[in-house]
Amino acid sequence: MKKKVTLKQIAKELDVSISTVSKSLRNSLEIGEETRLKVQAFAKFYNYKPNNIALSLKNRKTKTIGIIIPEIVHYFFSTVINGIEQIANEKGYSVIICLSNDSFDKEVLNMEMLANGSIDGFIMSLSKETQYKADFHHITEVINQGMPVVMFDRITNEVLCDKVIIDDKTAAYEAVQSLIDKGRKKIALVTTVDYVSVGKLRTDGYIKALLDNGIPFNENLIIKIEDVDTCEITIGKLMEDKAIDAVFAVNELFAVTIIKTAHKIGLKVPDDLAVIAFTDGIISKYSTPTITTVSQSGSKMGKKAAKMLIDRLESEEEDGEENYKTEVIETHLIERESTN
Amino acid sequence: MKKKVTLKQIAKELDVSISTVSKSLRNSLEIGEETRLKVQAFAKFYNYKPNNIALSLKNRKTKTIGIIIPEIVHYFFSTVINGIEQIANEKGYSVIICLSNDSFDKEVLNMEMLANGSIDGFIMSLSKETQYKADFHHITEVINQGMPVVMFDRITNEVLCDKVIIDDKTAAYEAVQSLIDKGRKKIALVTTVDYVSVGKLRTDGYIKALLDNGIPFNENLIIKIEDVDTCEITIGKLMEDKAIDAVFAVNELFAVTIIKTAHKIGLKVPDDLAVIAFTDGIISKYSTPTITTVSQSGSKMGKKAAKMLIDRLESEEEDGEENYKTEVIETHLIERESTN
DNA sequence: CTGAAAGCGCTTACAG
DNA sequence: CTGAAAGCGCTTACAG
Repeated sequence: MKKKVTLKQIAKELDVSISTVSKSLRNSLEIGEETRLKVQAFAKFYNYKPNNIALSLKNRKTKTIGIIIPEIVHYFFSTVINGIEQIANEKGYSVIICLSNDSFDKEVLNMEMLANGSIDGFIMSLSKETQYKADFHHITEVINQGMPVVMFDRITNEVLCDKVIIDDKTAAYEAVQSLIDKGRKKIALVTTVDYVSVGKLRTDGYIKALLDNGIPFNENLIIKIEDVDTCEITIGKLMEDKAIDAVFAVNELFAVTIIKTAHKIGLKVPDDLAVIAFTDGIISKYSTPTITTVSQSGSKMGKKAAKMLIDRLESEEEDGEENYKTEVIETHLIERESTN
Repeated sequence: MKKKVTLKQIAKELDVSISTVSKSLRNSLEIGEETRLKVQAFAKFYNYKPNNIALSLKNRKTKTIGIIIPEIVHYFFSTVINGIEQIANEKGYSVIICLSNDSFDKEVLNMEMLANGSIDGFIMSLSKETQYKADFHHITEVINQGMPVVMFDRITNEVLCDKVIIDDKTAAYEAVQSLIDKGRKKIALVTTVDYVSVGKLRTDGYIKALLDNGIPFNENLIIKIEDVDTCEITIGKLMEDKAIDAVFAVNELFAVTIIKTAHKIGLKVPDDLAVIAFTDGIISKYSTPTITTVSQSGSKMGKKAAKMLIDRLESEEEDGEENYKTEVIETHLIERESTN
């Protein structure tokens, strides 16, 4: 068991000063060639690597990015992390991930923990509870301390910072429009409860598409659910009543559940019922029939977010704070078997 | 923008020494009550929080766990992280995650980076390439430096350390046995290429189950694939020839592809073809028909791994190194529609 | 060309 | 009861 070697040990061993060792290893030409090479050889032999913690303390930056997301067992968030990680790695940053599990308290705790020197900046997506409470003091506080934050997907307009989102409203609009183009008129929207910002925007897009096409908007066709199980009952009823010929589901779990329910009732997808889901994930791709989705590239969002954060970290010029940007990631419809 | 406050600043402001501030905040009874309360009030007002990096340097431990996994966009690994994170949080640790993307070089790089003081110990699952090369020097090196490592799922016996695995062989055996119990005799095994340790063990279990039941083992029914697309062709042929009446697939992606291929050919699942998949994930749950799986609780593995690592980190007694444990997580069959 | 000193932010054994 | 000093592992401006 040979412990990691430090500058001090090398210095002692070689009978020079710590400064000399440090400078030699950083190839400072202040140091004579002979000493320099000797130190370098020795360091290499002992596989010296500088201690990151010491460097962080000295440089007052850690070269690590903190990510806070609601949930990791979620295809979308995994792809975002993938994107972040890719850019981060290219630029020599590591990432440290904390999960809020959609809890406000855990989100606050995690942020406070990481903000105490562990990271240089945050990339985050709000927990449901945070959106519900609309309490963002923990985020503004961090920003006020001079630590940059980039929010993605589940954001809030009440905090000024860089953001990367998709245009949920337009995306929903286009999805619904595509259903209308295919002759569907009785389109249900299956969505989540309102306080999650994206749910709201998608609903707006849905309504607008209907109205723009002269289709009266029917309150009863909007189904707000919190958990998937209740969805089956409500939707099943609508289907049996032949009240709908298409469904726009706000996520793929809802979509697949709806398709299964339809089958049980004896309806054919897409013939009797067309289905589109928001958020392209692994379920849509492997469901039977495969599900048409609005693709929302998590990886692209992650990359964009990472770039924005790192740019800000590395632009020395203490930017006037007020040049925050909101980047919009384009979406597109991936047509599969569940629509025709 | 009020920057984070440090002990030094508080000391200056209150006109006492840094030591006094530090001790007051740690409630040392060495300090007079009056001073102590004054300092605490002041610190609270300015929302003082000690700098983690400085603490890490001082204490020579970071209270963070490094996780290295091949891929995050993978239900199984996500659930493992979830499990790790849960235990880590309970015990006051954070986690820092790096992805190897199944690349040996990236795995090495990530480990070296984290090993330089950023973390106290590793939890990892080997990349495919690492298993293929069978080069584990980066891992033994870290261990030799006194940094504990816990490996899970994709492990190697060539490295001595704590491990948490599932009993792949037995699990596979049981799955195949259950097919046999249902009267299936021509059971194909769809697996990955051999060098991934788990693939090998599952194959062993498969063969053993057959032999134990007096079913001759037919080399041609073992299909080794590296990517899903080729799987369709090979399997399709076997199905058309009526050469098989059941499939044991080593992961759920293979399973769902097989089911789709069967449908195309006009075979019914499970009537004409029973399907079992290893690794219970989201696809199996939502596929049509739903897929019977061997559940392998990622969350349990993660929790176990985290516990083992933290136990080791916190047992001062520099354990004799040689008491490494391998924990086996139990699996069980989740019966769904794809078998009957 | 080499090294002593100061410092990043903290803790703690030791004096006073 | 309070503070100066040493130290965690490193870097760098400054002397010599």
